[in-house]
Amino acid sequence: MNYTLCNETVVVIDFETSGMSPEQGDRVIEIGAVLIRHGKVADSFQTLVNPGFLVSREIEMVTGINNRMLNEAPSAAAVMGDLAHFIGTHPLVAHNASFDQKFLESEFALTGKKRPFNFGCTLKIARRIYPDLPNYKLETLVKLKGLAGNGQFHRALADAEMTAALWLRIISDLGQRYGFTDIPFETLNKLGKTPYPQVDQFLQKTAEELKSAPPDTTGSLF
DNA sequence: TGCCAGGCCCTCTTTAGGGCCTT
Repeated sequence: MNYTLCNETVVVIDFETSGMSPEQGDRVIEIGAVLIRHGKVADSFQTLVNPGFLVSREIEMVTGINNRMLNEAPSAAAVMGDLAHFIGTHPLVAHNASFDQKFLESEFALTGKKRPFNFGCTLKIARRIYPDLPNYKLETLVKLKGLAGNGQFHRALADAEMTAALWLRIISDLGQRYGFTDIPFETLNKLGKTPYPQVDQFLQKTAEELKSAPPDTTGSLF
């Protein structure tokens, strides 16, 4: 598989949380993130996070993370600085990114460190370039695309690693399909927002434009 | 007792409703 099409450094992130909504008081209970540089996983970040209250039995069952584990974990305030350092100024990637983005922004806001994040979404892109799959759950995509994994789901680092593998597979497939020699993050971000009937036209046009312009390989949007 | 997410996307749509995806 040709991963060298991805010259831009990105951070793939996944959160396990106490529920679905930070607006309802839910908090992050585990952070997993991997840094992709030159098409390879170059670094990783993982920590449990004590939410300051007992999580439900349902969350314990879904994630395998129990309250005893969380009781011994550091608080969000203690780990968000390390996460910010790991992210740096790189763009972010997640599966169903709106979910992880709202929790990331909420946790940063609670520590008084508001900042914008630029997210790419593997769910949105997969729906556009793999239109005939039965569903677009991360687990389904990993299995149908034959991506490497340890068989574990709903743990933050494992999910981040599989999302990273999916991100790289998407880049590889687009390279083969449209002849990209490099695919900037921003192109993939725009692809995730392109109306379905216009996806093929967008990619063909973008591929032609990139062929006539040298790629920016600075590795960051900022 | 009844409430308990939100954004995206499709369709039997647009003066709406419901499924999907994340935990």
